[in-house]
Amino acid sequence: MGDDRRVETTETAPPTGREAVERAALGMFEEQGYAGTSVRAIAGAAGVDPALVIRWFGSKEDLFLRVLSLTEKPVPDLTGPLDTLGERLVAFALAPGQRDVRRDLTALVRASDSSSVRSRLRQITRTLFVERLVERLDGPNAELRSHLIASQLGGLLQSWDVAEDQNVAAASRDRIITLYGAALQALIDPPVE
Amino acid sequence: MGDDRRVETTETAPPTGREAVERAALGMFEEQGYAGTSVRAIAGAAGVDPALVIRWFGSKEDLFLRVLSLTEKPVPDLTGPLDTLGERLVAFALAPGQRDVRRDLTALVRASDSSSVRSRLRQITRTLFVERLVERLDGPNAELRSHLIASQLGGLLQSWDVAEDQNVAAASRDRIITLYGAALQALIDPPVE
DNA sequence: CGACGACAGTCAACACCGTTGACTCAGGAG
DNA sequence: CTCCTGAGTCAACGGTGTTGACTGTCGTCG
Repeated sequence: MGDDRRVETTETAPPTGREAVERAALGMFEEQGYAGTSVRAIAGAAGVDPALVIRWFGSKEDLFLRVLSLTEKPVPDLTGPLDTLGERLVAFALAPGQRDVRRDLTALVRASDSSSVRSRLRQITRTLFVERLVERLDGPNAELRSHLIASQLGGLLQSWDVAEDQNVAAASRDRIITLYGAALQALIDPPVE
Repeated sequence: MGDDRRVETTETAPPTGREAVERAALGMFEEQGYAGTSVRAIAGAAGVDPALVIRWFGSKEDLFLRVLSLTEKPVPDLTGPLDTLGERLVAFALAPGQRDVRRDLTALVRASDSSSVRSRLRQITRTLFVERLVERLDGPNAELRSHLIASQLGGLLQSWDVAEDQNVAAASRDRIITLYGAALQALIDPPVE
């Protein structure tokens, strides 16, 4: 309702006020984190008065949550043979093309002092990952196992980012895929007992 | 050198200035995170001028790093049979008695926008965990596998905290120990290939 | 056509933050 | 006694997120 966006607007055209703020905010939040980017800096980059940013989006945290929703980001492919899904998930998580997603998740984790951010984090892992994975898992405790697999992947991303290519270089990515994939696989395969 | 701490000081005696600041800082950082606690609040709780806190410790971040060093915190026991070490590690990480350590690590992760905090995080996992575990692992890639096991545990702690006993209640802790322990075990056991 | 109300945008200010410089003042050395 | 050094105090700086009062512009109605 009332969505009167111009049809002939090119993709790279200077975006309108609100959109400019959202783009600037996303970029700066990804790059410098929540605490490291100020509302005034976002407003400056978007050519807008800082007070307007608050007017439009409610608060800095509301803007943060709106812009880091991770909707319209690619989602891991859970189809295909189950017995190699572990490796495929790790490969997906560490793929160079997923750097944006990794940075978004990192930014969210680092801002998760706030309970609304934690809630958003829960919602993201649940709807984008756990709910989709649980339908493919056989055996008991499928939902708990899905959550634990999400934890494994989260831990890997966390370490990958903290390590800063210091010990885990790109050369060892293949080995990580094999090894960590096997660890995921231990939770993908139905428990033996 | 110069460590003239009184011998007869009882443990609960009102601590001297610097010590009072450190205790207040640790408690508030654990409880409300780095961004959520102000130098002024720490100084107020310790009954000290805010400027003195900066004088004594250099900066808020320096105080944070000094107080969250995780030295003198219990360290996981890596002795005992290797084929059940996975479960024991998970049980240790989720033990009620380790709540302080979990909160310390959480606070560090959430403050890891700063590269010095990331460096401290790297140092902690390396010296308190990886270096000790790598000597017990057989088979190839022992160091990388140790790092990956640390990642798994970090992811579990992260999820455990974000979940806020919403889905993973204390009742399912035993199941988590079994399941996630098996996942750790996949990296503890030497790769088959 | 002119008056009016709603509303987007602007600006200064608030309370708070981490940090610093100038100051006071007690205590030891010459 | 005088001087000096060091610790503790206080006000202030530049920065933060946010808000209230103000402006100007536009559509609507008498």
